[in-house]
Amino acid sequence: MSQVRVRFAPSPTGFFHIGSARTALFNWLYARHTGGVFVLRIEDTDQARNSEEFLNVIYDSLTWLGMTWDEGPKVGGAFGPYRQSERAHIYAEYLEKLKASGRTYEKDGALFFKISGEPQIIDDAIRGRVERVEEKDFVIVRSDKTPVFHFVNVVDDITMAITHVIRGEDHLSNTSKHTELFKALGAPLPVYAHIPLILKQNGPGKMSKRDQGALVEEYQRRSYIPEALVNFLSLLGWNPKDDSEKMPIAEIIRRFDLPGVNQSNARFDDKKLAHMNMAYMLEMPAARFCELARAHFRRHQLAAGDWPDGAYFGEVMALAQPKIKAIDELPGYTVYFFAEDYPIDPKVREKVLAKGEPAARLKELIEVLRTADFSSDAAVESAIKTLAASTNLGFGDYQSVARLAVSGTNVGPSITGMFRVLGKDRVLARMERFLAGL
RNA sequence: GUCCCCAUCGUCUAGCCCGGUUAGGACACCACCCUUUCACGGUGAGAACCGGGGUUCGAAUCCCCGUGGGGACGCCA
Repeated sequence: MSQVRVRFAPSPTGFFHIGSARTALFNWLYARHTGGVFVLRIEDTDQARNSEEFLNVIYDSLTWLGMTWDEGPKVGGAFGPYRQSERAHIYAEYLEKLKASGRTYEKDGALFFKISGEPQIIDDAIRGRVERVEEKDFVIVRSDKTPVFHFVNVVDDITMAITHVIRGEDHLSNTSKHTELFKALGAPLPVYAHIPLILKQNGPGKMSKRDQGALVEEYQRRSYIPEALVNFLSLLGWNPKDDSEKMPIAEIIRRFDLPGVNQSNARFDDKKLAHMNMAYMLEMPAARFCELARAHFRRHQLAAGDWPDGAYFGEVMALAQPKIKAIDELPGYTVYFFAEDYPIDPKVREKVLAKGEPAARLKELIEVLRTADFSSDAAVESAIKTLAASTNLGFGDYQSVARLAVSGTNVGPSITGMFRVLGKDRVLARMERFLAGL
C-alpha cells in the first residue's frame, strides 16, 4: 500500500482562522496516524495577498500549534516548489495537455473548461457516496492569463501525488469541478474527506474572521496553551468513541481516523476551550509555566517580565499556577507582588471594612506578625491561629482585612503563602500604610 | 431560486452501521460538601432523540416526506 500524502493549502491572508487550524490539524493527524506525509502548499496566486509577512502568519501559527510539515516552504521536498506563485511552468504544461484533449475553448478572452456533464460520484471517506452533476463549463484561465483556483488546485494535487484531500465541507460542491478536471487530465481521483464546518457560537452561519475567538493569533496573544487548543480542536468534529477528552497528542494521533469524523457541523464553545486550557495549565511543570508567564509579561511590557529575582518570580508563579484559569489572568492576579501601588478594589474595601472591627484586627495582627516567623506557610498560619485563639475569633476575621490591606482585593492565593513570599517587611509596611489611611 | 451536506440535553458528543439502553460522558448552569478569600476538587439535580408517515411484536437506530440548520452556485481561494 502506498504512502498517504495529504496537504494543507492555505492562502496567505494575513490571519490564521481557527477553522483553517482545524483543517490543518485533521490533515496533520491523518498523516501522523498513517505514517504519511504532511505537505504545506501556499496558494498565493493572488498577487495582492502575496507578502512575506502574511506567509509568516501561517508558519508561526502552524509551528506554535506543533504541526510540523514534511514538505513545503522552508523544508523543501521532491515535489516542489510549494508556492503556487512559483509553479506557473507546471500549470502551463498541464494547460497544454488539456488543450490537446480538446476540452477547452476561449470566450471573452478567458479559457473555459468543457465539462462532461456526467454525474460525478465520489466515495467520501466521511460522508459516503456523494453524487453531483456539474452543469456549467467554467473558467480555468482568466483573460489576464492567470489560472484560477480549481485548475491549479487539481494540478497541484496531481503533481504532488496527493492521495487524500481532507478539507472543509464548503468545498464539497466544488468537488464535481475537480473530479471533472482529474478525469480530463487522465489522473486517478484522490480520496476525498470533507470535514464539518465550525459554526460561530452565537448567531447563524459559519465562523468568520470577524467573530470573537476566530483567530489563532488571539490565543497566542492570550498565552493559551497550544496543546490545549489542539486537543480542543481535535474534539470538534471527531472523538475517540469512549469518554476520553483530555489526551496527550500521541494518543490523539494513535486514535484519530477519518471514519471517526462527524458529518454535522459543530458550534464553537469558548467555555469548553477555556476549561481544557485550565486543565493543561494545572498539570504543567512549574518551569514551563514560568517561561510562558515571563513571555506573557514581556509581550505586554510589564515589569514582571524582566523581574531580576528569578527565585521570587518562581515563588509567585507557584502560588498563581493552581489558581488561575488562563495565563492572561496573571498580570491582574499578581500585580501586588510586583508593585507597591497596587489598586485597592473599592467594593471589596467597603464590604470588608463594614464588618467587625477591621482596624482593631489589623493592629493586633501587626503586633503579632512583628515577631512571627515568615519562613514557612505553617509558621505564618500558626502565628495567626494563635492570635485568633487568644481573642476568641476565627482565622477568617483576620484573613479578610489582612488580604485587603496587603493585596487590595479578596481573591488570591492562600494568605499564608502570600505573606511568606512577600516577606515580613513588606507585609507589615502595607498593613501600617493601610491602617493609616482608614 | 437551483444543487449538495447535515439533524440526540443550551453547547461538544456516545449510542445508529448489526432495532430491545433507567438514552451515557464532557462543558455550561443550579444545589450541597471541602475550605483561610478566590479557585481546584467531590457529590447531586435539572436538561435531548425536529415533526409526520411507514416497516416491525418493538424505532434515537431502517425507509419516505416535510421542516429546520449549513454550504456551494465568481475571470475569489
